[in-house]
Amino acid sequence: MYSFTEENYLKAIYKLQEQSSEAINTNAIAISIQTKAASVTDMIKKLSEKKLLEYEKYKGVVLTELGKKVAIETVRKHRLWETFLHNKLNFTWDAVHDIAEQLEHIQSQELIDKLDDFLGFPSHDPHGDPIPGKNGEIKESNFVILSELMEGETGIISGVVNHSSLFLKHLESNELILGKRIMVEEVVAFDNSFQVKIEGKKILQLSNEVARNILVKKMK
Amino acid sequence: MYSFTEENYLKAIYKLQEQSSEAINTNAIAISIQTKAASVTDMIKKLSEKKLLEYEKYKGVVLTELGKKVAIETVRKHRLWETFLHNKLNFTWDAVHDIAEQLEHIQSQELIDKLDDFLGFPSHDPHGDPIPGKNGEIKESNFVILSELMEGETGIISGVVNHSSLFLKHLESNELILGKRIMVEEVVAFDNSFQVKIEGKKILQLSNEVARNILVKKMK
DNA sequence: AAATATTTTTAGACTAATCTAAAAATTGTA
DNA sequence: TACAATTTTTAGATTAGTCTAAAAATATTT
Repeated sequence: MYSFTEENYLKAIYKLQEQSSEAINTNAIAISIQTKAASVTDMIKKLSEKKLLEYEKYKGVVLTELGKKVAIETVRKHRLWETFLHNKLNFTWDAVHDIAEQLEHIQSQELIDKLDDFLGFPSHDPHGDPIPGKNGEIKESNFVILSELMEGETGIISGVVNHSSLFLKHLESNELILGKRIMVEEVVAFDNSFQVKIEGKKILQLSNEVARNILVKKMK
Repeated sequence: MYSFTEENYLKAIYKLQEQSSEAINTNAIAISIQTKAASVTDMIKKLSEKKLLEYEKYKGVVLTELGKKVAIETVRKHRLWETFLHNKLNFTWDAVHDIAEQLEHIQSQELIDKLDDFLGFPSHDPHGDPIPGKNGEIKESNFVILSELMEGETGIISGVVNHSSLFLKHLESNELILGKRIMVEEVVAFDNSFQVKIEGKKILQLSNEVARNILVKKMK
């Protein structure tokens, strides 16, 4: 229905819209999609003609309901494929993104529905991001960042804020893996770093920077 | 590495080469790939420059070792994805081909290796076609066509000769499904049709046309 | 072997997506 | 408010893949 490129533009604009609430300007799209502003202008004209977004010269763009729907469908596909790669094929946390960028453009509604079923209708992908449902609904997640936990509190590692490959690799090499139970032993007043215990055995020292980028499900 | 289109041309030429032993001519490729002869001429020039095939004007083409390697890798990906779709996602026999046509172009060696592992290193896809190994080796299969069985002989349904959606749907609606045991009760002399018994219960009458297009593994 | 039919190639054009360089509009600042 | 800086758009070119129509080569028939 929509091309590889069109889907990528819509997804990028959708993600920018999630953060800003104002119309998205050309340069922001160009940076996010790693292309030139002139190319973006061309493409948004085309998307505007197809009623996927509203565009006024020099004023930036806003997705229409249709554009948003297509974007959310693409996000849904991306996150389901990431979950497949991680849960079924044992790809590491940091390796799934690039492959899912390709897989998300496969055209088949039936494929996505069956994949969703096969994975057990997961609510979140391996990075802790919510997976939109078949009708585009997105569940609120009750994850908090690790640095919000008090001394003595426990959480289950459920996702990340920073998605960079560097950060994800760092986590994995320290056994900070999805699903692991983590307990805050001490918050060091001096630098706000965290001393934590992972699933009974390992004790680790985490910088505040790291603690601010890990999502946990808080245990009562 | 190679584009979607390049891979499709190489795969098509490879399949034509499997049948003919002579150089493959432009028109045959055009028909197989559903395009025009002029487009084929353009593309084979390009593939020839990239050393993927040998081309002499008006004489047709022959794949080089490199071209053959790329073609076999694409076939391997296609058949592994078909197996995934059928075995894991429960797609019917006739639905897997079109989706695999898209999935076969996803670029990631690691993905294919992990998928192969996940599927248990299958030797054949759901149509009974052999899945090339990681190094391009293709196992001989000892399947025979159903119409070669004598009265009283038994086989396991293992694949098809005709891959058309029409034929595959016909088989499925008659419970002629991969893995089922089939026994020849009678070969009707008049029209060479087959009376068969499927896995203990159903008795079916199969035309010779149908019997010639089902592959079975013969039981001793 | 000449005439005819078929196949293949060339020439030139088209679309989607991209780019660079320059022009136009907007925003920020003195 | 006017000048400078930044952002955005336009104009024109490029690449991959495709097409039609015509020309050239090959194959077939008489």
